[in-house]
Amino acid sequence: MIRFRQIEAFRCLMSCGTTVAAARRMHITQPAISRLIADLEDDLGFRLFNRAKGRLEPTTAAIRFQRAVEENFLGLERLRQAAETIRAEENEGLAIACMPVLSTSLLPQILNEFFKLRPDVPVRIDTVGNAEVTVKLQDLKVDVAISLAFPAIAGIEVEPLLEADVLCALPAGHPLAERDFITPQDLANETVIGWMPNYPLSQNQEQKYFGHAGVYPRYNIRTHTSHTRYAMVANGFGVSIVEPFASDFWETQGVVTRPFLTPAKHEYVIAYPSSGSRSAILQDFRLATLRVVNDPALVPWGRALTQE
Amino acid sequence: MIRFRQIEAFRCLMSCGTTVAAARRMHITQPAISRLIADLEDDLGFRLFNRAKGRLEPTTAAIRFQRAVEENFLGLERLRQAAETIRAEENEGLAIACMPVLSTSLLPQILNEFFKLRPDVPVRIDTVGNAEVTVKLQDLKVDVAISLAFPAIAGIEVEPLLEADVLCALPAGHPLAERDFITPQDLANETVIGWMPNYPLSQNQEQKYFGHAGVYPRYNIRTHTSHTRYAMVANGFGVSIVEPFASDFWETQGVVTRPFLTPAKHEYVIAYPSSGSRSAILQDFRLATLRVVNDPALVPWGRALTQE
DNA sequence: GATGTTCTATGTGATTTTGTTATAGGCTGA
DNA sequence: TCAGCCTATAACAAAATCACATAGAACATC
Repeated sequence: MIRFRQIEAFRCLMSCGTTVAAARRMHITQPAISRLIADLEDDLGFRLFNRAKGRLEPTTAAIRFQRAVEENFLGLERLRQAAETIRAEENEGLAIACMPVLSTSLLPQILNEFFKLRPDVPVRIDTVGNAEVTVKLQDLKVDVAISLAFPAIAGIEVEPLLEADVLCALPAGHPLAERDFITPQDLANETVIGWMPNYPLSQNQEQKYFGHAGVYPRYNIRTHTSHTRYAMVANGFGVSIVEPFASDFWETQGVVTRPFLTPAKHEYVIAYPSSGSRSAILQDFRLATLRVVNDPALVPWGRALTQE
Repeated sequence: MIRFRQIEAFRCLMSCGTTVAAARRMHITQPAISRLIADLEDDLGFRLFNRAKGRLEPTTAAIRFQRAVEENFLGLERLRQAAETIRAEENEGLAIACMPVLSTSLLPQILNEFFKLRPDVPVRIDTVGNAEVTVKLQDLKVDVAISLAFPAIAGIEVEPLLEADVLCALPAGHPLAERDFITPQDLANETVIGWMPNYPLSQNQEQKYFGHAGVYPRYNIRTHTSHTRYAMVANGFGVSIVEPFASDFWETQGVVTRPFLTPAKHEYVIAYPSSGSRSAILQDFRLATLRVVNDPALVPWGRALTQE
C-alpha cells in the first residue's frame, strides 16, 4: 500500500537530486529516504530511479509519476499555513458583518436587545462595505450580517428584515428644506452627492432614483458610504438621497431630511452562511434583531418585513 | 505536527458525517477515527467539531479548513490509479513513435541497422499520425520518434534527419505518366487526393503545393495518411502529391511516381523528450538512424541533413 | 421507565511505520 | 591512493496506527 510519507520523500528527492540533500531538507537521515523510495518503488511496481555510477537518475516513469503527484498534492505545509490563519481569526462569541451606517445606528439597538438575552457573549463587529459583506459571509469569517439587500448568492442565506424610507438630505437653510417632501424634479437643478458607478452587487443608484423621472441632476462627489454622503451634505457640497438610519445623528450636524418620492426601495436583510447549522447564540441574535425591527419606538421610519 | 493520516480521516469524516461511517469507508475501526480527529484538533489548535447531543457537528473553522484541504489534496487513490497506467504502459526496451508511412518503409531499415548494435533489445512501435507524435513525446510514452518535421514545442528536442523528394503519384496508364516530371500546372484539370484542412501542426498542404503556382485543382477525397493517399491513387480516384518512402511498394500496386516540381520540402526529423538523459540504447538507435539516412543505397531519394 | 440502537470517547496492547546509528561499497577528482 | 561525494543495508528504538474491549450519552420504541 502506497503511503503519503513515500510521496513526500519522492517529491523531495526529485527536486533535490540526491538522497543526502533530500534527507537534509526533510530533517531526517539519508537511510530513511533511501528506504522510503525503495518501498515506494515496490508499491508502485516500477523503478523510479536508475542506480548509475552511484547516483540516482530519474526514469521516465518517475517523471510521469511526478506529474501525477504535483497535480494531486501541494503538501502539508500549505495546510499548516491555512490552519494558522484560521486559528488567528477564530474567536469565541459572535462575529457580525455590518455596513458603516448600520453599525452606528441599527446595530447598537440590536446589540442592546441581544445582550438582554446573552449578557456574556463577546461580539466582534466587522464594519465593511456592502460588497465585502457577501465575501465575509462566504468565507465564513462572520456568523451573521446585517446589510442592504443583495442579489442571491450561493452559500448565503438571506432573510428580509425591513424596508426603510428613502430620504432626501439637505443642508439646513436650503430652500427645499421648507417643503414637506421632495420629488426627483425638485432636484433637477441641484448638485447631488452621487454613488460609485458600476459598484458590484448594486444597480446603478442614480438611475434608480432619477432615471424613471427623466431627471439628470449634476454630480460632483460620488461615494458609496451613507455617512460620507451625509457628511458631504452637512458641509454644503450638495444634496443627496439617503437611508434614514443615521438621520437623527446628522440632524444635529445641520442636515435636514425630507421624504423623497420614488418607487425605489431600501430593503435590508439579515444574512447567514448557509453551511453550518445555526448556533443557539445566533438564534438569539436573530431574535433580538426582529424585536428591534418590529418595535415602532425604535425603528419609526421603516416597515418590518418579518415577524418573530 | 500535523500528519497526513489525520487529513484523510478528516476528509472522510466531513463527507460521511459520523465517525462510524468514516471508519467503515476507511476500513478501520471507529476509535481510530475518533483519535485521529482528536489529534488533528490538538495539532491545529482549534476545534473542528462540536460534540453536541452525542454527534459531531462541523464548526465553521472545520468548513474553512476543509476548503484548504480540498484545494491542496486529491488523495492517494488518484496516485494509485496514475501508477497503474504508468506500470501498464511501461516496458523494457525502446518505445518508438512513428508515422504510418515510415513504419512500413524507413523504420524497418533503421531497425535492421539497430539490431546489429542491440540484438536483444525489445522494441515497441507506436504508429500514430503526425499530430499525435508530439503528444506521445510530451507524455513520455515513447523514448523517440521519427516524424515529419513539426514546429518547435516545449519539452521536445528535435534533430533534422533528411529532406525527401516531393513526388506526384499517378495511376499507371495515366497520360501524365509519360512525362519525366510533373509541374503544378500539369494538374490544373486533374482530380487530386487532398489533405485534411486545418490539421494541427501542419500548414495547409494544398496551399503549399499549388498556391504559389496559382493552380487550384479539384479535390474529391481528403486524408492525411500517405498510405491512404497512395491507395486512392491506385484505385483510380485521382492523382496526389506524396513522399517517396512508400513509392517502391505502391509501384507494384499500379502507382507511378514522378518528381513534382515545387519549392515545398518534405523534411523529416528524429525527436526525443527533452527531459531525462538519453540512455545508451537510445544513442544506438540514433546511430542506426543516421547510418540509414546517410546510406544512398538505402535512401536514394532524400538528402541527409546530419552526419554521424 | 426499561430497552435497544446509534453514536462518540478512552484504555490497553499488538502491529506497522518511521527514524537513528553503524557500516559497507561505488564513483570521482585531486 | 585517498578524501569526499554518493547510495544501500542491518539492527534497533521510537512513534504512529490500529483493533478490541468498554463506557457513556442521546434517542426512539415498546
